[in-house]
Amino acid sequence: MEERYDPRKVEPKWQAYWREKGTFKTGQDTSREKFYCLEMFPYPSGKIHMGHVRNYAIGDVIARYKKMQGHNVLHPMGWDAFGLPAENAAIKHGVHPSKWTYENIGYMKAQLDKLGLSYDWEREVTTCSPEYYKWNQWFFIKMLERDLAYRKSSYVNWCPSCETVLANEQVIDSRCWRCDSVVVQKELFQWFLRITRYAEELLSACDDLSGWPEKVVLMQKNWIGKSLGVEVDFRIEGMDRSIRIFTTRPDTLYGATFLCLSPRHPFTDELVADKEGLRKIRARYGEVDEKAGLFSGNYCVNPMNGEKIPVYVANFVLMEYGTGAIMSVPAHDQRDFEFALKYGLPMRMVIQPNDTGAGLVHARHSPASGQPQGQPLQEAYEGEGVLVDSGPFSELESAEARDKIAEYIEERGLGKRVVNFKLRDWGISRQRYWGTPIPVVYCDRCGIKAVPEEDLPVILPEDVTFSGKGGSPLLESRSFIETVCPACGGEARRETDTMDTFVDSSWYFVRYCFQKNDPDIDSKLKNGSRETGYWMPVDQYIGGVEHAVLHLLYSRFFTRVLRDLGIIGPGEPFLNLLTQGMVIKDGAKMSKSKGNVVDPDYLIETYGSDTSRLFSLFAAPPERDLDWSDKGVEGAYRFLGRVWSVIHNNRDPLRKKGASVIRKEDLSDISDNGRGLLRKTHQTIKKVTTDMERDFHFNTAIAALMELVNDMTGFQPRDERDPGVFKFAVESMLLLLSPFTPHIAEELYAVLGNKPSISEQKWPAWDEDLAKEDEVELVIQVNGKLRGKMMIPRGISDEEIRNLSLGDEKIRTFIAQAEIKKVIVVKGRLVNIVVGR
RNA sequence: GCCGGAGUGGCGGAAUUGGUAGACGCAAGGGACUUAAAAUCCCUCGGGGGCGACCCCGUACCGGUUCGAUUCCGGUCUCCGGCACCA
Repeated sequence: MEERYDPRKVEPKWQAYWREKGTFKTGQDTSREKFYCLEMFPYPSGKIHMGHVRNYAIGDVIARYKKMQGHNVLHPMGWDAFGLPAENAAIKHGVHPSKWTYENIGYMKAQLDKLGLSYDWEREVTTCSPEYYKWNQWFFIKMLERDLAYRKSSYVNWCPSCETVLANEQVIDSRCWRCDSVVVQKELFQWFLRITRYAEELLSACDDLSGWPEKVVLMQKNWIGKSLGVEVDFRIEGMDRSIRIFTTRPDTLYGATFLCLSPRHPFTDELVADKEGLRKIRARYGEVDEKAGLFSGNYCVNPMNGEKIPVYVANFVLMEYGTGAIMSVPAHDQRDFEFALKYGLPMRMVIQPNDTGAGLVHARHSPASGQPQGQPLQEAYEGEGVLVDSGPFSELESAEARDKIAEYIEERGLGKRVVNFKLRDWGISRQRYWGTPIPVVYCDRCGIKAVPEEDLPVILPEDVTFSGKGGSPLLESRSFIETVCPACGGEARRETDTMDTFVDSSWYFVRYCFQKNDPDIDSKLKNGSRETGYWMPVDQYIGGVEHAVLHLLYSRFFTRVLRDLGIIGPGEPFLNLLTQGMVIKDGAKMSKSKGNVVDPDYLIETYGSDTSRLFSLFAAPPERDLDWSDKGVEGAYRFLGRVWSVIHNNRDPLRKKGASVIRKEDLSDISDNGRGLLRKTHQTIKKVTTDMERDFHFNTAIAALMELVNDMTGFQPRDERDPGVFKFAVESMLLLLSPFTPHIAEELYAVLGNKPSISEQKWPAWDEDLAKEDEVELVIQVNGKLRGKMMIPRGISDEEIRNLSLGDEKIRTFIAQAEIKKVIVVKGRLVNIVVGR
């Protein structure tokens, strides 16, 4: 007789309803406060995985919750559709990347729909479509005009067998991830975006990212890596030129005993006679295991003390940071120390620790000879202290000396103060096919020319062959390469490199502000528009922490460029960021290679998407890793089954027309029974609402709903008002549950005789008085230990609490024959009687 | 090495401002219903002691502050994440 919960019947029905009614279509509506809720879009790899389910369930709860709270919610979805896997599939299975990608999109879109996600698909973005990537090209040209895009020669990871550049992530133990060949460093011309122009702003604006996890902000700060220092010129002996070094420790200048050049420093060819030695040291550039050096045969003069010091070429000195040359102070820098030890170079102590570390005091070195007196150093002293053997700066505190010496250097024209960042310009050239063509042409007469705006997009040709030999198929496509120069009209060649796919994802959230087929997109996107003005920035962004620097930093950069182009207002794209944890099973991240994946299709088939969503939201708070448990999924399913039956078992009384709202004035004639459930209901509304507001603590919100349902199952109507209370409890519960498990909520809401849709209802409100307990449990402690409990009426005075607890029989046995020193009362909750013996 | 974060039952996790440690769920054990099983429902469930009312111990470890510490402070250990020759 009783109808059983069957998600396979319920879920498709409501998915169709939402689709047909356009429940989640979004428009501009200035009467409501906007809320832009965004989850990181997926790469269409073929199928969604549990990480997606979790990510999108979290986003969907937020979007639905905000909608019920009266916000005008933008909740879009799209596809990060360019990238290497499509090209690999083409090589392996002979299917065109485009076909492969669009088929995957079709399948995954159906999967997302089966999860009941509240997306407005009319704003869908697919980055591999010309309508989308033409904007990558347009932005690129604008950046070229502003000198934010430029071409330079640089070293890249190169796989000689695949004939392609590899990202750092694709180099595993110095080998190609695909063919296992040893990766070499190759110098290539590459296109770069000048993100470093925004380094200072990207860093200082970090302090305004109060809606981001601190951890992510910190990672961004470290990645940008600002440091203040001084550049100093060291004249090369016997030559009319200088080597410019960078240091953050000008206070140690007197301790410099040699100088090191990067193997890639432009002076090395000229300074080093030993070409074979130079070749060897260059091959060891960037090697982490061991420091290696080569004496250049030349000397420099320390501008501070006129001392002659040898110049080395050292493999650990990076050309990409500072000036590519350093002064070496082995006594105060551990790397220099190790190098000096290996090559027998002198060390000189010029900073004395303030708190006289005993061993260090003896490690004085004579400035004249550079020879040690006393014990040899065990390690470099990198801390602060007092300067010694530093000419006129001796006896200064190191912090002060940094300033004074920097000033001295600037006054004498020996160098200048500079700011350095670790952040490098973003190399976007990829020698690959499946990406946005970089819109430039090469003309023998006119040089490098941007493709004119009106000729965009430069379409990625589809008629290419995938040999699998490596190298971009575009190199073989004459119809693509051969073009005319926009300046002189003569023969010219197209750039065959494509853009890093991170370009695609750096601004996709701006595109969502418009309808997919907006006819005026051209003028709107170029000139700024009502749409971007209304929707930007994203109010809540949700995704994996693995993008803490790359994607999130690139997006912050791009948004600022777009701001400076007048396209959007604010420079910060994401107001609030939620980084969800990984999905773990059997102690490891779910992955095919580990064989511990759970297939969302199977899960939805077996338990339904409501159960899948519920479990992934209940098992852990969103930002933490989620331990997958098949048994736990069954528990979630059982809970929904209980929700189903508590309503179906009381179907007739629940459908009866009648007031389900109990006002404070009605409380006098309500039974204890009804009062209890009413109170619990208001408490649950409060708890769920505050948990949502408190960093989206869905797990405890769901736990509260479970408690309410437990109370409802045991509820027996005894008097006239009880059915109304029960109905109120049921309705509130469904409303609160609907963002988590929307299908069953819709279905049961309709069973109660309501018109759909529950997702268009208002979020319930609680009444603080109705939520309050009449009686509270008083905890009685003696000397901080729990010794008794008693029920007391709400609102009782501290004095009464004191008397009640002192009078309690059990408590008296604990305080007998003891002196009461103090009684501490925590308002209405706890009393602690402090006694001496 | 540097910078973060975390350590709570058999397990996932609660405890909102320093105030009852273990909500909710899973697993386990017992019971009801059933010819039986599944499903469902009910009870027990940190450790130790006691016939019992109850008592002692317990939030990684050591110490401190406090009437009272999972929470604050100092130190130690372990695990996880990020960066890593950045001069």
